[in-house]
Parts: sequence; C-alpha cells; structure tokens
Amino acid sequence: MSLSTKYDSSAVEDKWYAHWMEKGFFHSTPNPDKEPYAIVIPPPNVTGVLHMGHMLNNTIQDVLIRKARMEGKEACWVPGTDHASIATEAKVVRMLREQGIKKSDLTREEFLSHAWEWKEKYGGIILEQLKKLGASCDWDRTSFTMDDHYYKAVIKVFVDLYNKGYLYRGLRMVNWDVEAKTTVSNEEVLYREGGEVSKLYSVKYQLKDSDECVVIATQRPETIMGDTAIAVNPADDRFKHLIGKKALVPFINREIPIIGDEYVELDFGTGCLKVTPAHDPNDYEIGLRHNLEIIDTINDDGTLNEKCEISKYVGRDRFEIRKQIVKDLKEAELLVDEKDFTTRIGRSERTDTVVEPKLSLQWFIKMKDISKTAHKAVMDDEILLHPPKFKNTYNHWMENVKDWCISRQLWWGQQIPAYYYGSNEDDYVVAETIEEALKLAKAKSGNDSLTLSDLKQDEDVLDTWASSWLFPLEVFKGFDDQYFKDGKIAKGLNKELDYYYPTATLVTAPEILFFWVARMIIAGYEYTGEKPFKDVYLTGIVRDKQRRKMSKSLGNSPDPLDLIAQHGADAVRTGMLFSSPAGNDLLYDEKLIEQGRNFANKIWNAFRLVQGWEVDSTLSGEGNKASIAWFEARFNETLTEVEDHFSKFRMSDALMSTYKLIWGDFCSWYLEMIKPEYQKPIDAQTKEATIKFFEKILKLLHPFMPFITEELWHELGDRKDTDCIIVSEWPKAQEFDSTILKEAELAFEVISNVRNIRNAKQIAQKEPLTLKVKGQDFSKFDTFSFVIQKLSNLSSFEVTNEKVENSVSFVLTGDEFFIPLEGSVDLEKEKEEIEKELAYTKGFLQSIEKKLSNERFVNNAPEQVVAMEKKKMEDAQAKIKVLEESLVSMS
RNA sequence: GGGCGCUUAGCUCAGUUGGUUCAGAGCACCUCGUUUACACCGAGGGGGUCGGGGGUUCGAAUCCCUCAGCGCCCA
Repeated sequence: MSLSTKYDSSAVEDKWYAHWMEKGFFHSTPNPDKEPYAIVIPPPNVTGVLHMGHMLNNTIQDVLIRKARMEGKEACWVPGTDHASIATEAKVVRMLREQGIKKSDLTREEFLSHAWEWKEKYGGIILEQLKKLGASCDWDRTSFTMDDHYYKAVIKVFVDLYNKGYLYRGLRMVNWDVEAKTTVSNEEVLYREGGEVSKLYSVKYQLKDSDECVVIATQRPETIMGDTAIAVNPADDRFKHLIGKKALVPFINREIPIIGDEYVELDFGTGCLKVTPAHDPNDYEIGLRHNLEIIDTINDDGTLNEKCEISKYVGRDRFEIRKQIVKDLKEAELLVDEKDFTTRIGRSERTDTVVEPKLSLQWFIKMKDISKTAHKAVMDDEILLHPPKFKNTYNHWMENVKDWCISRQLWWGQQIPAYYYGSNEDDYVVAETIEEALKLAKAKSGNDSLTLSDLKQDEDVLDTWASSWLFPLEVFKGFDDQYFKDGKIAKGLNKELDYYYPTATLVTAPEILFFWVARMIIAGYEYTGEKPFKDVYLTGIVRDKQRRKMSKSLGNSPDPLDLIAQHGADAVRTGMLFSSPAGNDLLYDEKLIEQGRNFANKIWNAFRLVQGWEVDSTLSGEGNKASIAWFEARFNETLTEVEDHFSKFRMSDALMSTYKLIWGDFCSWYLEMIKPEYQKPIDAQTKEATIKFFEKILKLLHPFMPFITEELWHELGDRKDTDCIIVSEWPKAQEFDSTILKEAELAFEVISNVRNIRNAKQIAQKEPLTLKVKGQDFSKFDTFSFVIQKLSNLSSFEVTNEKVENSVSFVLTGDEFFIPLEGSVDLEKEKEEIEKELAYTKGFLQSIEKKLSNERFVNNAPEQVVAMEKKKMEDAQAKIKVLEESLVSMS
C-alpha cells in the first residue's frame, strides 16, 4: 500500500480551495428556480486579525451555507468588513504618531487619506484568513461599510430619519475620553477586575447664615466648584432637618440648596452627597428631578475652565487639581477625613484614561416608536432566536429601550450631514448634499443671500453601528436611488434584494444582540416592512480552560492560522464545533482539535482500506447482504437524526451524530463486517455498495470537513473537475427498516459478550471459539449469524438443548450462551458473577412488580408505558429463570 | 438595587410536552492488545443518591417553593 498511513491536510487544503474558487462554486446569482439561502457575515473589524471567536462563528456559517448549497438552494454568503470608526481611528492615530505625525496637525482630508491607505493595506486581512478556514463566501460580493454606495446609504438614512422625526439633538451625559477627545460608548468603557483603589474625602461645607456645617463625602474633590446642591436621604433622621437650607461651596462660597433625594444611601460615606450634575450621571439625574443648575467646570481635554471661579486652577488637569484642592482644603481646615476605598473606575478601552462623564450636544435616534415592530417580531417568533432563552433578554432590552446616541467625535466614518448656518442652536438643516442643504437653509432662515461658504457641516461622524445596522439591506444595494423612495425600499425593482432578502440565518455573538442584531431588525422593518433574517443563531464565547475570555492582552489565545497549519482546517473546524452547544460558551482545549485531526485520519485510513480491495466478480457476496442492508438503515436513521439537529441549530449534536456514524457504525462495525481476509478479493456488489456508502457519509460530513471530503470524493471515483462534493446532492433521509437495526443490535451484543470473555480469559482473537445458545427461538440470530461468527471468530455457532459443561456463559434477555472452555473455567468465580447478576435482576424485577401492583399507576399511566413495564417484567423473569438454572447446574 | 440564566460522571456538556433500563455522549482514566486500514489505532471496563432541603404526582434530572454557590445584562 503506497498511501501514507497519515492524512496530510497541508497537501490538500489549498489545492481544493483554489479549485472551488476557479470553478466559481461560491458565487451566487438570483435563480428563480431555486430557493434562496443567504447569510450575511457579521462584518469583522478592519483593524482585527482572525481570532478564535471568528473561527467558531465563521465555521458555523460555512457549515450552514455548504449544507444549503448541497440541498440545492441558491446559497449566498455575503462577506464584508466594518470600518469600526473608533478602533480604526485609534490605530491610525497611533501609527501616525510613531511616524512623528500628530493628528491635530493634519486636515480632515489628510487624515482620511492616511486612514484609507491603512485600510487598504490591513483591512482585508481577516477575509484572507477566512479562506484558510475554508469559508465559502461569495467573494465577488465583498462589502465594506464605507464603500461609496454604503456611505451614501448611511447618509440617506440619516436624512430620512431626520425627516421622519426620529432624530434629535440633545444634551446627554456621555462618556468622554479626554485624550482621544471623543465620546465613548458604554461598551468601550472598561473596569479593572476587583476595582481600583481611590480615596474618599470628607469635606466640610458651611451652612448659610449659620455656624453649622455639613460634611459630604466625595471621590472627586476637583468637581466641588461645579456643585449645585447637597443631597440627603429624606428618611435620614440625622440630616432631614437640613432640607431646604442653603450651603456654601468651599472657597467660592456659591449658595447651593440642600435637597432630599432617595438616591442617597444612608450608610455610604457621610450620608451627605454633593451634587454635580455636569460631571456625574447620577447627579445629572438628580439635577433633572430638582431642576438644578448645571455648571460645567471641565474642558474637553480634562483641564479645568474659568467656570470653576478659581484662577489658579484654570487650565490645569483634573487630577493635578485633585491633589491641589486636597492640599488647599487641608490648609483651610475643611478636610475632615481621607480614606482609601475600592471602587469601579471606568477607563477608555482605547486610551486607558479615566472616562470623564460629560454633558454634550449629541445626535440621538428616538427608539421607542421605531423599534415596536422589531420588538413584536421576536416576541411573536416571526424571527427565531437560538437558543430561545435570548428572547427574554431581547424583550427586556426592547421594553426599556433607550434613545441611541449616534454621533461620535471622530473623522473616520460617515460625516453627519447636518449643516449649520448660524449661531443659534436651531440654525441647522439636514440634507444629503451641501447644495441641497443650502436650499433648505435659505428657506428655513428666510435669508436668501446665504452661500455655500456660510454652511458648516457637522464635524462628527456616525456611530459604526449606525452603518452596520443597514448591512443586510445595503449589501444588496437597497438604498440605491432607483429603489429607495419616500423613506421605503420599493419592492419589485431590486432583483437581488427581492431575491435574497429576508436572509436565512444570522450567526453572531450574544454580546452584540442589541448593538447590532436588534438594530438590524429595526432597520429592516423600517425600510422594507420585512425582517432581515429568519433565524438568529447566537454562538458562545470562546474561553480558555480557566473560563477566561480569549484575548490578545491576556495572551491566552492560540493563533488560529498556526492551528490550521498544524492540524488542518478540517480538524480546527470540527474541534471548535465538538464542544459548542448552541449559545453556550466554548472552553477551548487543543485536545478538541486533535480529536478532529484524529477523525480525519480515521476516515483517511478507512479510505485506504476500501480502495485497496481487489474485486473478484465470481464471488457471490451473499454473506454481506445483511451487513449492507443494516448500514443502509443505520445511515438513514442517523441522517434523520442529523436533520433534526440541524433544524434546531444543534450544530455540535449534528456533528457528533455524524462522527459516531462514521467512526462507530461505518468503520468499527460495517467495514469489519464486510472486510475480506487479508489480501483476498471482495465481491463486486459489496465493493460497489461500500463505495456508495462512503460517498454518502462524505457528503454528510462535507459541511463540517470540506477539504478531506472533497479530496476523497475525487479519490473514490474518476470524476470530472466540475463534479465536486461541494456541489453534490445532499442525501435525503429514507424510510428505514427498524427490524434489521434491532437484529444487528442483538448480534452486536452477542459479539461484545464474546469479546468480553476473550478479554477476561486472555484468549487471543485469532483463536477460534465455539458458541452455543440455549433458547427457544434461534431465528432472531439468522440474519446476522454469519457476522456473529466472523467478528467473534467462531468455528461454530449453534443451538443446544442442554447446558454445556465446562463452559463460560452469559445471558441476554432469555437466552443463555455457552463457550466451552476446557480447563480454563473457574467455577467459583463464574458462580459469584452469576449470583451478582441474579441479585441485581431480582431487585430490578421487584421494583417493576411494585410499580405494576400499584393500581393508580396502572390506571393513570398511558397504556404504552404500562405495556413497556410488563415487557420489562417478563424479560427479567426469564433472565432470572435462566440464571437460577445455571446455578443449579453448577453446584 | 432591578432583570435573566446556570448547578447532571474527573472535564465539557446532552437530556425537547414529567413515563421506552433515563441517569446519557464525547473526552479523560484503567485493563488487555503491536492481527493483515489506522497506536492520530483496536477490544473491553470502572465512574454520578442529577447543588442541599421541602412539596405536587401513581411516577420528578424534568413542575412548584426554599436555601447555597456561580454567571450575564441593566442601573
């Protein structure tokens, strides 16, 4: 045999990927004769490199799309990338800095040209890496969220939402990164595990017209000058008498009211809270409730401004001032106490600076009305979430949906199409182009002399999610002028969108259920009146063995490309799926990948066996007929199971069923059943049937292991280069003969028992044995008697009416089996074992008899259950009889 | 503080409306084996009172209550 005993993935994978590409198998165009099946990829970040999460996610998508393709659907997997405004801008800024260029020295246009250059260079890395994984994306359709048409779509949607009244500008408390000078979203604010040690200062505030003082506790004494109230809990007996009085802000002696608010915790700090609405989200809420003044004392760069009223503080950094003011308070004897305490401090994911809560004028989408249909669609199972437990989460979020701040103080992204023409807050218009804006501005202002140069476009760009929420629509160019009219995408005009949309399945991580999934649903209904996808499969998070999330900073993530190079893409794909039940986190273990590799090797060797068989057409092959019929049935049984798993998005179960079919049923049983003796030929029918089976199991496995299955598909037969397994027909589950499955089951039990005895008695497999069975009905062994003899290596298998002396025995249901073994039978030990089994069976019988003698059970339980119990009882009784007889004969 | 979820074999997890030996799978482990596809292998085996307690029921891993531990989301 010339083939290596080891399967070499490296010699196979690139070859077939190139072949598939060359033949255009991944490409899809609308075909009215076929059912569409589209998936849009969750577009990876252009800044990213492939990580384990992508591997899992894209493997699942590829499995789904390959299966759909084989099922004869028009499968279309649209790839793409996301411009990721914050992450990309941060990368570009860092790169420029390394070259000695400061962002602030560049114009917007100059900066953007650097950013584009960067994107062209690095933005496609992940997509290239996905090819190594075997991803069968339609690469001709690759989309980028800043492509020309996409950019325009985002702008159109902004204008449309504005015109529909869904957009507004409003003051909001945002997370402000003083270094990047941008707002950061909540998910970009990180908290160190276990918190950070900070100080809690207790500071004396003088009461107005009194010698009395209140002592407040604060972590941020530098914001004292922005205080506009002191709050106490109205239920606090210590302080409630102060409510309504006035206090004086230290140093500047501004009068502020003392108010009662339940937000204040009695046992935290001193029980008195200074309220600084401009610099704390909770304080801002309190401020709203009590109509407090807002005094913003901190600049965008984190320095203090003149509103703090203390000239020596102005222009200096907030943390520097914290030290300074503590010193000053000490000197003024206003600092009562200072102690360490641990608290959560939010830091910007990008710059690691402490996030400054800040009030700012931002653009918002009103979410309540626009999200109603999207909410209902999931609750009514119009869109299915898998696993369904996420319905709850979704519901909770949608019920409490908050307005969405969509502006970001960045340059990389779609620039907000709002144009300002005057100094009043309301002096702006929203339009797709500046020319259009000028018209609107003239009309709105009544000033016909306005010119283009009087208009100033909003500096900010849109949140990345405000572009990616259009992904399933815009990858099919839904917002093109020809189709997008009056705030809706017209039907019947866009062939692609009409055909592929709604897409079939979205596969993504639960962490972006709201940021992305919910918003795509919202946009889908808003612009087409239809859902964007039917099923949403939420994958788990890939973690290491200590349950830590895999991350670059922890260094606990293996390089996926190394893994592929080492074990093969097929192995990595199956490894990821082996332990990936829907929606549960996956604890990554390299052993799983090895298991995948071993599996590939097993299949490879099964192939080596089969292809080595010479055919002798004079052989009848009669003895193999039952085996062939059995595997046929077993295949169909498994296929039915696999289809059921797929329908429930139980990918790892579908894989496991396939794995067991191939390794257990096909290799360990079927091939052994039909295997000719060494170097002997096989009959033609059996060989032919076996090749057919091999092809079928390869098809079943193809979505999971595309490469080895394609390789063997071509090895198994002489095929044209377009006759590939990737486009072969998926097997359809047939009715199967369950009788033969039961007969085989019984035969396998007999074989296992014989093997067990060989094992216990140390009898080599090559030494033939005699097997005799004492039972009423031998016919149930007829079909597989040949197989039983072959796999147990029996010289004879026959009926006996008598007990067989000097033999080892075992009992299956009511039949007793004997293997004569002169000399090597330890009577005492045999007896012991029989007694043990007898005791167990008697106990078992007792529990059933108890059940059956319970009238309420017999009356209430379904007939089928009662019948089953009766059968169990009879079997147990028969077994007990046989065992007891054995014991008698032994003594 | 509010909401959701989890706890089954050494590990990772199945267990669909309570009822076919339902207490399972894979891996790991133990024994034996280099037989002629594969040691990235074969044959066989051990292992859990389903987190604790209580309840409903003829019957509970499954439903209810309670306690303990853990996780996630929102504040």
